[in-house]
Order: sequence, then C-alpha cells, then structure tokens
Amino acid sequence: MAPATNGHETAAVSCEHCPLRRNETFRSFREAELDFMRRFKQGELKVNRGASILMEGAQNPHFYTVLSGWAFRYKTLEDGRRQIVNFAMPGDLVGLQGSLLGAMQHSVEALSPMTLCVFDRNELFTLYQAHPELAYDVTWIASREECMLDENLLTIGRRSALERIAYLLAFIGSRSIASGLMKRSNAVTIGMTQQHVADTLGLSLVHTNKTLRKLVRRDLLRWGDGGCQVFDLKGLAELAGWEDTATEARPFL
Amino acid sequence: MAPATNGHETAAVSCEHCPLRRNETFRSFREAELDFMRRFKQGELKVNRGASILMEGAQNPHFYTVLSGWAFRYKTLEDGRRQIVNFAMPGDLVGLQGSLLGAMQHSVEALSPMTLCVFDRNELFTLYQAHPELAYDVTWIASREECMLDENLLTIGRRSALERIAYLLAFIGSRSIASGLMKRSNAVTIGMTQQHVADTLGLSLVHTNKTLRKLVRRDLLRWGDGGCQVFDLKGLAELAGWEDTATEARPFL
DNA sequence: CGAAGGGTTGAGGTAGATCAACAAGGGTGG
DNA sequence: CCACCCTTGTTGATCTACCTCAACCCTTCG
Repeated sequence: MAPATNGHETAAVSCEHCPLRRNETFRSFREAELDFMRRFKQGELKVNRGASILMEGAQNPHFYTVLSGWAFRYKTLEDGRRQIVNFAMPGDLVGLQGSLLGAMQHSVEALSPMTLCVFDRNELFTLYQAHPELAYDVTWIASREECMLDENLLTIGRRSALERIAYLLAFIGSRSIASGLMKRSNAVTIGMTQQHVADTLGLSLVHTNKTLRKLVRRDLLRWGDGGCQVFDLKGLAELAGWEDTATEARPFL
Repeated sequence: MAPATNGHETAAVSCEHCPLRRNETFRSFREAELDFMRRFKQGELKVNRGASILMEGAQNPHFYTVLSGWAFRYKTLEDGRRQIVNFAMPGDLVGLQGSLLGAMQHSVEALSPMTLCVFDRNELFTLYQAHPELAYDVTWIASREECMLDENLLTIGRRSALERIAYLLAFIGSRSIASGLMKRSNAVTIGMTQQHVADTLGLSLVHTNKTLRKLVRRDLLRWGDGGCQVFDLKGLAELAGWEDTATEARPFL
C-alpha cells in the first residue's frame, strides 16, 4: 500500500512512431491531427511498478495517456480503507479529471513499469479549439470510463463474491488483450496481488483468497508468481453474467 | 420497479428564459453561446414520476439536460437484481453516453415529474465544431459525473451500511440544494422509497429500513410520506466520513 | 371492499469479515 | 554465508453484519 518514488521524464518518441498506432484496436489519426499531437505532447514519463503517478488532493500540471504498462486508480477513507475504482491501460487517459475539475479526487499507482505520454493541463482547451474531432474523442474516452464505472458499481453492489471475482478477471483480461497489454494466447496473465483484487471488489483479503481458490479448482485460472493466468475468459464472463461489449476501433490521444 | 409510459414533447421555452439561468450555481452563457443553444435545442420533454426516459440497449436519437425534477440511472442483471448508479438533477446531462458510444448501457427513470431539454444526438459534433467552450463544458460535466461515480464506488465498496445511508442522504441533499431542486431550509426533503436507497447502496430492503430507523432515532432525519426530511446534512456527512466538495459556478447545456 | 405499494419488525440463516497462525520467497545487512 | 524481515499467499476457527423469510400495518385507489 506504500507508494514508492516517482520515476523521471525522458526524451519523447515522436507521435508518428507511437506504439499505440500499431495496434488495430485504436483508430488511426489523420495527418493534421498527428501534426497537432506532436506539438501537444510535452514529453514522456517512465515509472516503476508501485510508483505513485497522481495523488488525491494534488493539483497536477499534467495529464497523461498510457503508452505501455498499466495502473490502478483508487480512493481512500481516513482510516485507511482503500477502494480501487478502475484500471488504466494503454490508450487510456489519466488525470483528465484533475485538469477539468481542479484537484485530483483520486490517486493513481503503477501496477507495472509504465511509459506515459505527458500533456499540459493548461493546453487542453487549445486542443478543443484547434481540433474538434480530438475534443470529441476526449469526451468519448471519458464516456467510456463512465460506462466501465457503472458496470463496476453493478458488480460491487449486486454480484456475489464469486461473480465479482469472475467479472473482474474477465474484465481485466479482455481489456488487456484489447489494449495490447497482453498477447492473445491460451492464457492471459494478470500481474496483481490478491490485495488489489480485494480492494477493487470491496471484499476482505481472506475471503478473496478463498473465493479465488474455488475458481482455481474449477480450472478457470491459476494463481502464482504474483498474479494469475486466466484460461477461460468466456467461462468467467458467463459465470459473472457479464457481456463483454466488444468495441470497434477506438480513439486515443 | 415497473416503468410507466413516456410523456410527450411540448413547445419549448426559449433558452434566454431558461430556468437554470436564474440559479447562481450555474455559470452564465455568453450571447453567442445562448444563440447557438437556442438553435441546438430541439424541444422539451415532460414526463411523470415513474416514467422511463431511456432504456438499456436502446439507440435513443436524443440526449437531454434536466430542467426540473430528478431521475435515477440504473443497470440490472438478468435475474432482476438492480443497481442504481447515480441520480440526475437540474443541469445534469442525461444520455450523453449513448450519443457517443452507440447503445445505452443503462436505463433512466424519473423520480418526480420532470422537464428535460431535448437535443439531437447527431448534432453533438456540430456543437464541438461551433463552440469549443461548450464542448469543453460537456467534458467538464462528464468528468464531474465520473467523480461522483468514484465516490459511489468507494461508498458501496468500503463503507458500512450506516455510513452508506448517511453518505447517500448527505450527497443527495447537498446536490439537490445546489441544483435548485430543493429550497435551502431547515430540512431537505428527498422523495424516494426505501427500495431506491437499498438499490443504490447494494443493501437489502429490510436492512435499509432498520438502518434508516437508527438514523431517525439519532434525530438526523425523519421518514414519512414517501420520502425523508433530512435535518442535519453536516451530521450525516460527518458520520459517513465524506467531505462535500463545494463546487463554484458550474456549466450546463 | 379488496388489492397494491410502501413501511416496520422479529426470527433465523449465511456470506463474508476478523483473528490467528504458518509457509515460501526475496532482499538486505552483517 | 546466514539471520532477519517484509511481502504475499494459504488455511482454519470464530464472529457478525447483513440477508431472507414471514408477518403485519397503513394508505391510496379502483
């Protein structure tokens, strides 16, 4: 639970060689947009697993697009209870909320080594003026986030522990394949601790462990080496009563 | 839980007489924007309490701004378990998600008689092209929604039943005062059933009732006449460990 | 007058919490 | 090299917050 030190910025890779563009789940840029983004991008941020990227209450001058790796977004109560509200994967915007609303209302911590594309909070409106299509994309991304949060609420509010875990792993597995975080293969590997699972689903650590073992016994997944391999994404989704709304090519910044 | 019939559209009130403009919690429009909105507005929708405004899975051609009254947004599982994810009050956008993502991923039902300002889904991008400031506002509104959902997730995931209810009533009370739904006075009146409270907080109806009575016994509120009067918003917020992030003048469409 | 919606209360059951102990790395410092 | 600690996972025992079931009340409405 202890956030480590931040990484530091390094020289930027130019946008036309953006790794995300090679992934067909992302929609392509037009020349003018690419041109704009090249100037819009302020640099790159590289952090280690466990690093704090944003802190609740802070006024961060930047917001980011995830280029590689993944992170989680969370909030805490005074007494330390923690709730993970969502995960950020390649192509996702991080810290947009703070840019619009002022202070961050949640924190973000890396779950793996990450590279993030750095933007200046104060330049956001410039983007809205110069490129309405990109502005529209930003809103699209925010709407998608909202949609995921709705589903997470349904999960925590109304699904049983077994369903919750099945949902979460199917959800993360599916997203990580789509975002190119994972290669599509027999088993999807998800590198997180059981504490993360518990804090996402509003469960205790012990009960999370016991429920996870049930899923292992059913051969839906295996746990080990600080994470799990999911064998049967469909089986998990079905168990959770969740339909993966397959997205076609989606925008990113 | 049974949705009733839709209302029907009526002649529109012109935007310069928009009731929301009289409320100081909303930021004012400039002349050019007002002009644009006048044309952007397609009409008005009036519905009764209990009416379905949007249905999960549907491709609604419109999205809306709430002018008066309030509603709740919800999702359901196949077996009927229902989760209310948030509420919509004057100034809030409804159905934006569907406009961007395609089909609605949630339903919306009126909690009181309502009037909504009707916009055409297909015109949204026109707004982005013509008025970057308004586009920015749309994203601002979406971000605020996201922020509320984060807090709701924290509530359901990590707060106890007593804290949850305290939070919910403080949250709704505070929002309804800010949006002009309620007059600021000794007691804030919230017109919803205990079933709504239960479905928002992931609790059973019976336990919701018992917990509510505890709050009544503590003189924080009274329940009756199909809703409750909240006497002590601060006390509830404190009990829940929640800080009301007071918003200054905010945008709306 | 009966039916339906909303609220209230008690009794008993269970999913999931808490407490406690232990095992298996991995890192660090002597 | 060992000794130690810290993180992560595992499992059993016990407890309790919340659920389900089952009444019953009151009000509204056809």
